[in-house]
Amino acid sequence: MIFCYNQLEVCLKVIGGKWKGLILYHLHFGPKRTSELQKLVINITQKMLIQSLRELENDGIVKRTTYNQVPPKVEYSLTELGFSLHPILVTLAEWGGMYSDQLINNEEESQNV
Amino acid sequence: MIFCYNQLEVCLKVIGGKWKGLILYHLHFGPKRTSELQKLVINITQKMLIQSLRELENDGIVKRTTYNQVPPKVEYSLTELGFSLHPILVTLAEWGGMYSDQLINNEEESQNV
DNA sequence: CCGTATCCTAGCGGATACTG
DNA sequence: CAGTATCCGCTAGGATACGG
Repeated sequence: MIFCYNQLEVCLKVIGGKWKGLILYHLHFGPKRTSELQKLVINITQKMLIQSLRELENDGIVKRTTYNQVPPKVEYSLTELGFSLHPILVTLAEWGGMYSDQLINNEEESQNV
Repeated sequence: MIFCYNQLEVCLKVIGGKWKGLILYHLHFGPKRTSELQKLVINITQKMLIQSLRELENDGIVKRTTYNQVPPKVEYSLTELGFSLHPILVTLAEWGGMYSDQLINNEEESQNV
């Protein structure tokens, strides 16, 4: 059953961290090259981008495809497992949005009082 | 709009970390005293328990009730916002379980090949 | 029983410079 | 263009001891 040991932790390990969610979000719309991702994921450094992608690759969430050509070209895409993560990410983001809204409302209330 | 800026990060900030999910899980079944929680959440240190509870309290997820008596008694319970988190945690844990199963199957496959 | 303070460590996340 | 190496600060998480 659910919550035996710590499946929650397993999931958080995979999608946790500062950038992975964002990367997965962008990959959901199709394969992306490294440089494309770096433009899409605002403010990410190359190190964190590559590092995150490596971890996601090892976890079986993204797939890395190399084209042997000059200049080099590499594309990242979601695996089936990666796509299965999308609804979860959306749910999390929705809650985050709802939560942020609530904070704002509460502030307004306390100002009115 | 979903995924504007980083609502995902907001959510992960609240439920992320090693213990918060577990704590919230146990609180879902009703208010708990500090010492009860420490027994339920296996291996958590007192520091991390209190620290996690404080953060959840500041985020409006749990409510802390003190009873003025000797010996002191404190109870923690979920707020409405806290309860709204439960389906999300379940989804995350389900995915974690599915993911773990998949890992096992893949290992078996690669052994058969 | 409940909570705080202190000290310590590993790793995340980041800036920068460098290879092929 | 893609990726690696190095150096560094910060903080999450943990062990332990103490106070009300």
